Amino acid sequence: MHAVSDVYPCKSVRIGISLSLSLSLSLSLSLSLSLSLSLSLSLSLWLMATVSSYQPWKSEFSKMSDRKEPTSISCTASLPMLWKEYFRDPSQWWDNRSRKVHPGYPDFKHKGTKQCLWIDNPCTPSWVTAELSRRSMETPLPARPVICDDCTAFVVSLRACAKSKDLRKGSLIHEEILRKGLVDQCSDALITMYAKCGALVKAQELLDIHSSRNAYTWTAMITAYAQHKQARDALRCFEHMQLAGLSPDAVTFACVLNACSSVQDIDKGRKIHAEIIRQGLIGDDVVLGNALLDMYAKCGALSTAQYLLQWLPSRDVVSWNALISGYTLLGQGEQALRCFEQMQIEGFSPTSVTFTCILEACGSIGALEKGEEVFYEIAKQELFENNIVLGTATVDMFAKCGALSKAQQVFQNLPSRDVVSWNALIAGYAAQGQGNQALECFAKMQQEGISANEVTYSCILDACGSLGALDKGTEVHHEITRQNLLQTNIVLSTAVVDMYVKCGAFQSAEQVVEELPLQAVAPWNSLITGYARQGQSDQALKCFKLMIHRGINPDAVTFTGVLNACSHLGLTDEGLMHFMSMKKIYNVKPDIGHYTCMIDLFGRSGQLDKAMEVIKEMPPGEDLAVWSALLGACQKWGDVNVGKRAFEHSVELSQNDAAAYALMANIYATASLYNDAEKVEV
DNA sequence: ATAGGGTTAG
Repeated sequence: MHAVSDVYPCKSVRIGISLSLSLSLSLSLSLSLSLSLSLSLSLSLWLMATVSSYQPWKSEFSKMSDRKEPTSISCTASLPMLWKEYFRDPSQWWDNRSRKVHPGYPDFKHKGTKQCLWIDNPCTPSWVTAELSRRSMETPLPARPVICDDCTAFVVSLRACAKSKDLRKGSLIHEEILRKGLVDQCSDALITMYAKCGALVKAQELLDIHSSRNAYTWTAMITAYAQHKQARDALRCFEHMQLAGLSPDAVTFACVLNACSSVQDIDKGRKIHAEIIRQGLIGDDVVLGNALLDMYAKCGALSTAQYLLQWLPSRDVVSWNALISGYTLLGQGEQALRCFEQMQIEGFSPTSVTFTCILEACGSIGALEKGEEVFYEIAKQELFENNIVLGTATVDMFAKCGALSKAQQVFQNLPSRDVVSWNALIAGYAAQGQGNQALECFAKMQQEGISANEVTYSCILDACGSLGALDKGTEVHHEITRQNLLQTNIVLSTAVVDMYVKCGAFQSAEQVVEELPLQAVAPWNSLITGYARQGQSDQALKCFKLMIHRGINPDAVTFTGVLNACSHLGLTDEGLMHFMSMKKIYNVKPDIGHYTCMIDLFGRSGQLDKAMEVIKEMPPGEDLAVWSALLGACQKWGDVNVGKRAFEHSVELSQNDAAAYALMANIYATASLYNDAEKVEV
């Protein structure tokens, strides 16, 4: 209710004012707050009608001031207020006089509310005229005499190209503009067109040459960078904009916040937040508030996001969606579901976006029942029509919950499918170990003429690996190479290596790793742990040395493989050396798995006292498994002394560890210490 | 032609 009856009509009213200049701010605000829904709506509709027929450059002002109702009221009521606001703090207003190419173009525009002022407005009261004259502003600067029709036509066409993302046509217009020598007048429209069509280099080039003085143009550039996953460039562009002396407004800030979330730069985001508060922009802009909330949510600061949701002056369903998506992104599906309930209690109806997020949340925590419930609701509201994203999210939810027949069923009933929908299904089959089903889907997808992408290949390689389908896997690898996909995609590269490893084709795996254009640890890990798993420990260590030689930094996974290999080969000293270097040289924090490896390593050679030294360094907490492993080793070697201490630690950490009691009793018994054994068993 | 540039999702 809140969103529909309050926020949006209010927004329409505001737009109406800035365009028509004909209603008073105070009047319209109080109207939108106090009137009923239908009245606000009809008011804004009326305003829109007025706006569309209103053409200030045809000197409509005189006609309007002659009218009786309701414009005559607002004309006298609103202007003085706006001028008062302008005189109070001119820095809150854009001064557009130097860019004025037409009398209809406003002389001043408020940075936050977008309200406009014309110096030569006939309704302007005399005290304002006096004040203007005192400030030597009694006449507007002469409009730039370039009211050239060519220019106008070009700008209009460029805008159309921008809207339809027609880069080809836009470039042709650019050529035409160059021929006529009108680039200077059209540069802003050109930059915006290139930016919107994704021709970022071209847009930036023109921006550099023409050093635009237009904040809208800069914002278009920033947005284009952010939308093309070049958030760093977006932020850099924002810096340049400020260095050029242009002030960002609410829209600019919203775009920049978007860029901050892409690069997870919460500090930058906080600074922007402070600036937004300083400029008082939050109050009347839901979108800006939502962008802010989304930034905190995407950067993982969910408590701040939650707090914002509570205190934002205006919020809508998008605010809730941003919060829910944040929880989902962080894997906190339960929290996401809780928000979903809460938003409905507060009277917001979920949208397709809400449902999409919630489905993902259900999939991530395996909440099949809730997911199914949401699915029926979506079907009931007929939201699956023309919404591939929502359909795919449903398939994905069922697949992630392991309900593959259900996933298949939904998939078949989708009104349309794309590569992502297919991927959801294929990934589901691959993850459940149903490799043949995955391959079957892959074939069907190609029959339907839909080309695979990196994600598809990655899933299919996974399926090939689990099936040991070397031929199919090799075929896919060659296709990937043909498409040059290994140049940029580490995940895919690792999938290729992993496929060869799982098929036991280690030579091919090694060859791929050696020839990869990207330096990354993951493909090497796949190879090393693969060798270690296969018992080919010497090969694992050989690869590790090669990798270090290539200057690639090992991570926690690498060392798990390496320590396992050392353990199997009985290389106690080398294992200890790697264990030390992982902390000291490579700054990798050992986890439980590494400690267990070390126990295993020393345990095999009977050096249980050394094993204990290693464990003692462990940070206290989750170390029960490690003490149990040590106790097991003690049983094997009949080491009563170390065993006793391992037993004490095990018991201390877990009061009822039956296995530990049994092991200890066994150790005593083996050492013929039957009295002690009996005591333990009691 | 007198605005233009913005938030949430597989």
